[in-house]
Amino acid sequence: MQVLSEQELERRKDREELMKLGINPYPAPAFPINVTADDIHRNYENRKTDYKDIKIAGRLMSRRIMGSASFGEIQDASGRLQFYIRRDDICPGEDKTLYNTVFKKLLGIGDFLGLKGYIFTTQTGEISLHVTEMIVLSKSVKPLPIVKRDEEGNVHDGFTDPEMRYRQRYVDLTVNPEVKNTFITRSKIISQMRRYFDDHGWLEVETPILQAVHGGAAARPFGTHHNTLDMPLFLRIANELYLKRLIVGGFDGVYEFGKMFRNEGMDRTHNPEFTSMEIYVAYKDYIWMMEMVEELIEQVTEKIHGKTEIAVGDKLINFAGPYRRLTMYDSIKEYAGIDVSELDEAGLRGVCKQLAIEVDDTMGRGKLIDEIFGAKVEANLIQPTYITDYPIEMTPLAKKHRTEPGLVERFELFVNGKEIANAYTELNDPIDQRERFEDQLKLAARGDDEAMAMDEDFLRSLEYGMPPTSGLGIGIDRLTMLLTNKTTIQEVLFFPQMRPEKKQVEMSEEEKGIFELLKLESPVAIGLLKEKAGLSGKKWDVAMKGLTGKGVAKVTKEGDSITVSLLD
RNA sequence: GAUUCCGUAGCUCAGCUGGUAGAGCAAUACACUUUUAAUGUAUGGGUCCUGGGUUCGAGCCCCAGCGGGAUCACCA
Repeated sequence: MQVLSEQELERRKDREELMKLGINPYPAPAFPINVTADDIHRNYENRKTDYKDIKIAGRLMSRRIMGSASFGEIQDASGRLQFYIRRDDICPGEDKTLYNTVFKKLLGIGDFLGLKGYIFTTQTGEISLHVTEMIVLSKSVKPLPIVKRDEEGNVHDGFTDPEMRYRQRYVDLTVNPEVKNTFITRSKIISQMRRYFDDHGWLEVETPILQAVHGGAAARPFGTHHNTLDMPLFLRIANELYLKRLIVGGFDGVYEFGKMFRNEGMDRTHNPEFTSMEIYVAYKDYIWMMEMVEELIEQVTEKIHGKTEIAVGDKLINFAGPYRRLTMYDSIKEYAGIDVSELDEAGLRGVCKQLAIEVDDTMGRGKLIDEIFGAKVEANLIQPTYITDYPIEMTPLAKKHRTEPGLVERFELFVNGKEIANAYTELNDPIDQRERFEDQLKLAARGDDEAMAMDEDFLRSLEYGMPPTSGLGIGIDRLTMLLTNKTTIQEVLFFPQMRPEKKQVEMSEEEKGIFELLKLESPVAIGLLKEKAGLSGKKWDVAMKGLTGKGVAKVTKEGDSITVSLLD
């Protein structure tokens, strides 16, 4: 069914030709390398004698052929290296096939090669590999987009279409080296965080992704079904309630990096699956947690960038702690000029109307305050800022504030106008927790589809007793966006969710009929096939032209016999 | 979900007022032993996203659909 371009056919032919010459384009033996491109560029000048006998492997990314000598570039995981290859070096005898035929004609950009030789500096000063031996490691049969860079670093013919970059991330990573760096940074962020937590003696754990009750957050879940148990299961929208069970069980500190799944909208800051890091530490409160987060983020930023002040878009953001702390009410007072602390639900509705904020009847007091905050405050929080002390109605898992009635001990960390972390002094009174869940059920009854579900087993665990605990969640994708200066979540996910690529090749009824017949027998004599198909002459003709045109079937004429065969 | 822009060769993109589809790179062939966005000459390569419509004639105009981008809304 695959319709191949001229260039793809050409490369398949080259693959065959290599085999005919006795060269396996996909050899089994390992090709042990002893150096990387980056190593050579960094160290050759100082330790020239170490680079007399090197082996390097990677993709052929450019070629400049000039008669019996050529230049090219090979790209390994660390970068690119120019090589110089001369006919009489790799073909010392009479037979010049390896250079004239294999290198010049049968290889192409994108092929993997193993090269042996020594490093030298060209007349123009470029550190290069003088090739003495060349081995084909893997033939590429699909042409790679060629991205060129000139001396000023300008990119020509860039591979920039976001759709193709995300759908074919492997190509993106191959031809756009800076993309690789984003993901290396992402990995470093996670490993630095992990190191920080491990150094404090906290335990990395794994909790269920398939959950019978999707608790711990307010979001629509993905549902699935377990056959043996014959029961519905949900992909987790949060892991909070399981991590707390582990604190109940006696661990002092537990953390988990993991995927969460929310069946909601997709845009530049939301993907259906995303990565969060949640940590719970016993005998701590949210004040302690704020200090911990400051230290954590400051250290991670320092390790990644070597400094704490970094550019995000057109802004400079300083991740060195301590961060500004502002209560939810004070922030609304500051940015909207309104004191909402004493207002009841009706009063808040009045404020929303005055500020032209859309609300609906399902919204309770907490939700209304959150709407005002979202509309008036959030975007102003550029430098790292803690917003603290949220209304109790919007936070059913956090402990009541130690001094302020109606509030809970919660903070969220905002940077560049976006929330990147959320933390509580955790609610550990089982009676209070049950009442909060019941309030959520009432909100659900009002039509709030984000209200949290009751989790009886979690309540039972609290009844046994949970020590005072502080918990934190950090959105790893959003933190990575900040630290890599990317504006969309797709840029920090290897494989962001996309719509299905394209519909199957559509066939008419007649074409389908012939296709089914061909699946039973192929190749088949054309007369027999036509008879079996039972179509009128015109319909037969149109259907056959359609099938051959789509590359589904092929008509072959040998002497007097004409046969039809199915193509892959 | 709304608005708006886009979909043309393997890649990046032109395409006039509606009149037989173009360039650069890549590919193929030839030349060339230190080039580097190598160069020179020649050649091949197209479902102009899909389906309708208007028209003597549609890549271009109209309608519908598919896919994507941006902005906004929603999503703690």
